[in-house]
Amino acid sequence: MNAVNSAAGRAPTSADVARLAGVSRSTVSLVVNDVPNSRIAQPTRDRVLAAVQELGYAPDVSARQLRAGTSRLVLMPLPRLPRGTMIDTTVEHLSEKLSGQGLTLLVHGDRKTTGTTAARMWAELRPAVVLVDVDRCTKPSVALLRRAGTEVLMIAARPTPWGDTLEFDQGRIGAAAAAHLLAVGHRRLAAIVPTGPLEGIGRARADGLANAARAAGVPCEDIAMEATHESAAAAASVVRRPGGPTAVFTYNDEYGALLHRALGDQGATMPDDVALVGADNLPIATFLRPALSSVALDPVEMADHMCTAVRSMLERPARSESVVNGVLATPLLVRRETS
Amino acid sequence: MNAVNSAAGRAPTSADVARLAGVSRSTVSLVVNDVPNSRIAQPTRDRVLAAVQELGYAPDVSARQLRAGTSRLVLMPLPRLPRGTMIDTTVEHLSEKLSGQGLTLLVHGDRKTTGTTAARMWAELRPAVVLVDVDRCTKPSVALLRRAGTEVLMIAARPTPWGDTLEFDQGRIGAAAAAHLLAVGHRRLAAIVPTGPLEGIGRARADGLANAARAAGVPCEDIAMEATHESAAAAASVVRRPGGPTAVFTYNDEYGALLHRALGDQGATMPDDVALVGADNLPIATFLRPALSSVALDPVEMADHMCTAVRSMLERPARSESVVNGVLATPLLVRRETS
DNA sequence: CTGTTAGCGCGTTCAA
DNA sequence: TTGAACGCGCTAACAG
Repeated sequence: MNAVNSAAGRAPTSADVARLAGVSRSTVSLVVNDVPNSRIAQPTRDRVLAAVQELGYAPDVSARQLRAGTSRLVLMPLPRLPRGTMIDTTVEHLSEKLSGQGLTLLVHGDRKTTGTTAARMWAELRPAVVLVDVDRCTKPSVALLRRAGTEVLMIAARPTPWGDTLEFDQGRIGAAAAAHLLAVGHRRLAAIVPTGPLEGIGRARADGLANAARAAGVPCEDIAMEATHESAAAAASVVRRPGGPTAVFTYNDEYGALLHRALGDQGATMPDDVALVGADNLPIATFLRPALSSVALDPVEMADHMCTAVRSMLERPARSESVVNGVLATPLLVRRETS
Repeated sequence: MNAVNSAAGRAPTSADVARLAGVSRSTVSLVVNDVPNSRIAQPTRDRVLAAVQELGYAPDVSARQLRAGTSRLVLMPLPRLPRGTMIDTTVEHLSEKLSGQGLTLLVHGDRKTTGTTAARMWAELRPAVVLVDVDRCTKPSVALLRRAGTEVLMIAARPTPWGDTLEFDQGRIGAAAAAHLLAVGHRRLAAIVPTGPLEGIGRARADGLANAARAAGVPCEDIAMEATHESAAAAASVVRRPGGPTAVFTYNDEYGALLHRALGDQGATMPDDVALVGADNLPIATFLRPALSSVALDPVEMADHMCTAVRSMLERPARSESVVNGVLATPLLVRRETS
């Protein structure tokens, strides 16, 4: 007897359950799935369920999927750029909501592959829906998945005409910061733009700020910054120069923390000398003093919108012309002490 | 023609490819899988591959799995407690390493379910391996999975006799902090223990510190603290009292940041008045000044050990007595300026 | 009213 | 290079 290594075996099948319960495989299926209008006597039902318990039977999704021609899987490849704790929070909420629809959320660990190679990789699993950043998709790759019966829901800065999208423009984060800063009376703004791999997102956020500023007739400048104290000190000097901005949007809370520190070192008080607004609402924002205002995205709201979109995609008639075009989330300004 | 909504269709099957290439399904299989010793003429091979391309054919893992009786999936349920960005990076590295073994890493979004309910949920997917925290497993649940042909690799504080484990005792983090602090000459230590859901992990880490201190004949106290400035100030006062500790292990870098701030406010200099060591090596540690020393776990090392363990589990003979008992990672002290 | 038989879906593999 | 059979669960048609 080996309690440890019994993994040799095949999993128990419905045939095993049937044998143990003394019924046919069909009966097992009817009982296990609680099929309506299937008239199975209670005693029989009980025998089957007992056998299920005893064997630890769990129907093989592969076989079920093969037969059904459709799966209840939602596949979510990791975003190409790390999004911090998003996998932790959004995934948790989304998973919960989807399971209410009988759907299972699986996160695919691969973060690099894109285009049709990625599409093939995902298609192999025959998920009902792939929920993925637009930057890993191409028109042909989406077509490939859709031909395979897999719906594709893309997170994109703007709606694509060739697919379903959940819109999220990073610029809206900058815009939210701008709206707040303008409302509080600031008339000279600046945006920190990180260097390195984050520059793309950073620029998008900064552009959102700049556009809102322009619309209000307020000047706005970009300030490049690395994630170091030295670079933060340099950025702080730029901010503090005569005629510099009275409020700075810092890309996110980490860059905000660095600039916060550098400004403090240079004797600036916040928000009186300079106002600061970060983004992503990281824990660090609350640890600073004065605490950093931040533009937040609510993971619960994101999960909600994702779930709704997935649902309407699965419910719409096949080959219908309709396209899902929702919004992923509305940025929310969490005002703390630096603004 | 509807370029948008073609998701109606079944995915192209090997039969479709066969038809298009004018060969049999067997041939398609042989070509697609590049089966050794199968002598398929080059022109035939080319026709098949062309058809594969044209149709965007990707073999259905369900069907393959059903036939093979075994899958190449590694399923990793999210840990019950949020682990911040650690997951994000570990998953990325692990995924990459596993794909080198022809394995696919899938993260299961459910974070709540435990015991046999969870086991059933995971078993449905018939993964080759489930890689999961021990706190979601029970002996029967593991048995259930193993009977279903799924290996279970648990992350646990200590090896379990009834399963394969990758050992990671949170106490080792505290121990690493202690080793460092003792080596630098400190003779009165303290550990911050967070309140709330993190208390369990916090106490484990603190105990690691305490044990190491005891072994060195050095006194060590626990200081409870919430994640607020007020609580941090109170903790700082406790630290600064006459005869208080000369070095504090702060549970993690966020609590470290709070205490760092509070100590600074009270005029303490680090590391001269008090030394501080955090943990998890979060970005925030480098943003503080003086920068916070931290006990780090290398996500690459963790991924390595996970991958090795998975491999040896899959390679060992079925029903062998051997048990995998590796170590998840060795804590590494990153010395910065506070110690 | 209660349960069963038969055949399907898709990729793989072995004998032919 | 191929035909046929298999693995597992589902369901329509059918029998007791």
